[in-house]
Amino acid sequence: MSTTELEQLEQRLAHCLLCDRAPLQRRLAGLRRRLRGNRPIDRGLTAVAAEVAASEARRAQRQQALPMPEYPLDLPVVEHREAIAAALTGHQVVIVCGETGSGKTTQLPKICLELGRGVDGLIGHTQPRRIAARSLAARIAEELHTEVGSQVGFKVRFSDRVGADSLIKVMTDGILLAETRSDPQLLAYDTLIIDEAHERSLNVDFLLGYIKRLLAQRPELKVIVTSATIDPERFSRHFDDAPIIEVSGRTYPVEVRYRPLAGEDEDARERDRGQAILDAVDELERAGPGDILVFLPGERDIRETSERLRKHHPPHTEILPLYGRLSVQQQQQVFRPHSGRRIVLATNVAETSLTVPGIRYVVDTGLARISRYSYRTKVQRLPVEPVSQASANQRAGRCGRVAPGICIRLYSEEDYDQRPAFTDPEIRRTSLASVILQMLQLGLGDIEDFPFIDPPDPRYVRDGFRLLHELQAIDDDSRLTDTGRQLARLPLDVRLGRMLVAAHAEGSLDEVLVIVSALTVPDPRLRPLEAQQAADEAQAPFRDEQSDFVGFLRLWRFYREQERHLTRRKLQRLCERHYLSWVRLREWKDIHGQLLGLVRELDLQLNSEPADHAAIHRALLTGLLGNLAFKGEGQEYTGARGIKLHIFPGSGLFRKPPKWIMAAELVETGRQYARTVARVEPQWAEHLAPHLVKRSWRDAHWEQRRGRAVADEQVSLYGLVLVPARRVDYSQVDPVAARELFIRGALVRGEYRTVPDWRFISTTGP
DNA sequence: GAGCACTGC
Repeated sequence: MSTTELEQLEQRLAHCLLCDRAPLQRRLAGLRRRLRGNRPIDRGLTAVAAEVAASEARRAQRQQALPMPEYPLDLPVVEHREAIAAALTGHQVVIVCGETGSGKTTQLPKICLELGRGVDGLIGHTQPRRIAARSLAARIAEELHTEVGSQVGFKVRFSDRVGADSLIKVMTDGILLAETRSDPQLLAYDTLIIDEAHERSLNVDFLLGYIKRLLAQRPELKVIVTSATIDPERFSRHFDDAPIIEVSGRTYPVEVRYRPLAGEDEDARERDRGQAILDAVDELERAGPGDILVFLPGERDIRETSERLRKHHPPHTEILPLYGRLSVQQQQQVFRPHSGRRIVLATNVAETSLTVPGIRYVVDTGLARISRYSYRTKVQRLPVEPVSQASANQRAGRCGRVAPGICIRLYSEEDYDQRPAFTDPEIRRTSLASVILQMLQLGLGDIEDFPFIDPPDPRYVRDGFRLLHELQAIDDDSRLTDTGRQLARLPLDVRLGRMLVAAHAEGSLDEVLVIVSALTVPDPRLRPLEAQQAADEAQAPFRDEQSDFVGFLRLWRFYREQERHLTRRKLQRLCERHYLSWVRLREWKDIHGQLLGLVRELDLQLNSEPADHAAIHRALLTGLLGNLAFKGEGQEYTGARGIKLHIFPGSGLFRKPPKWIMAAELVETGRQYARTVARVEPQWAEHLAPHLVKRSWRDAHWEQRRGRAVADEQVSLYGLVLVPARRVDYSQVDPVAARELFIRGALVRGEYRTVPDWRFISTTGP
């Protein structure tokens, strides 16, 4: 009789929420075993039956609450509604591609609802950026006539507004990736929409590989991958020829004009570029009214161009710079209404994260600074490179959103044709240590076998393992250590995570937590072009001549102290006076709060007594062993593997450079710079890196006076000599050779006076 | 003597 009841309950699992099915199934299997062993199961059966009923009820409630979405008729995606619905019914994965303005982002989750998705589990919808996730949730909620937090929720770092009744959950792709740790089969979801996959961030690439493996285990899971119109076939192939549905964008034609620079060589073209921008702007002004967006590679180019344009143009033309390091208020200027013509000079921010409204014309230099990690020198480089065709097209598309546009490219059509079709995905240009660590933690097997869309370069993989070994996150056999498992739980760069673990041991976690948080946010100290000196003076109290890290501590104490007794308005004004970004300071505090919670979970202890310079910096150095450097003649430092470095001019140590430094970051821009640095003692590195230092000995001889064999020991780390020559007991190093010295030196020549330490002449060694 | 852009339990 109980057998039938068990069977009935098992059948009812199909009406439960996805996330409840597996655990309930396991409990039913346990009951079945008890039954076979003739043990009573009545109480267990009653409890499981209640939970099955509760889960069924929750699912039924979701089913009932399913809204009937309405669609705005003027969006292109709506015309394809039925095609998308049919593809999704027939296939596990569907690729939807279309430009911004097609409405795919807002309408896809509604189409999923209409198909009855979102009942068994959530419809998870990922975005690359936090702001996008928040505002998308707000828009979908509005279109479904509901509030954020009820049927539509979102989750980003620091805010989780997903409710028990939520059917749609918008989140950053990083959040979904993080959830694989606690929910490896992603059973909270019955549908996943991976949006903006063409951006090919590390998160998206990792997720698409993970999902590919998940599909077989989750046959009822549906996945939509969305992309701009570039290369949807690539995603389709990755998912075994998933159908592609193209949704046209609501955009206007853009006329592309090629105006290549005249110069013969790079220098001449460089000189010509400034003039070419002015010429292009003139040409566009003749074309008619409307705002102009100019894409430039960096801040300095924006400044130079801005000056030239100001001299060149009548006063009714407004010139606005736009780049990532500007304060939020300065960035908001582009959304301020205006009369007359506006020329926006922008970096790549305007290509992806920020949409400048009302642009009719684009001038594209065809250049961008691209971040590339050098696995050879371990330095992050920011070279100016020609952008890909996809990127150039994205830039051109920025002027066809309100009316037909014109895009002037300051390079030739042949140049364009020869460029790579796509920007290298992040996985091909970044340090892979974090990804490898996550893969080891999740037990995903060999990285070579993981179904990445683009497999990472084996040299980068080796370098990632090497860094994890440097940090003692893996042992000599590449197996995860306890430290590695702790690092995998910290939402931090592995080097920074390692500092926290070390700070626990050094008794400096209180201070290091503040420093590590500071290193994860953009520098809150602003330095506007027009007020560089004023900013430097206002921030002088936060400088420390020994350590930029201590500089962060000073700023932190100042801010936290002021925060206690100032109103928000006054605090913001104080920030302005000191050229500090209030937004970034708050982000720093938020991160600090989050990490504080995590270190407690990891049982890392905060020190109650203030830590000294050594305790703080030894902890930091544990994460930065590869970023140690030694000063030679002049201002030049030699770092690991012989690389040449200079202290970044913004550092507090710039004027009085010490012999030994460590750097939080090595970046190659104009030069190879060590950024955020501190004075260190080389002996610290010797003690912190027993697994890395190399020792060599010379001049081994019998020392008559002390009655023992000695030698000069040299200790080095990555080719940097930490200890040039230290007299050591040679029997500890090479007992056999030491014994020879003893025999030749002491016995044969009769120099043996004191009682020998018999270990010297033992043949088995120490 | 000075920096492209994002993001996480």
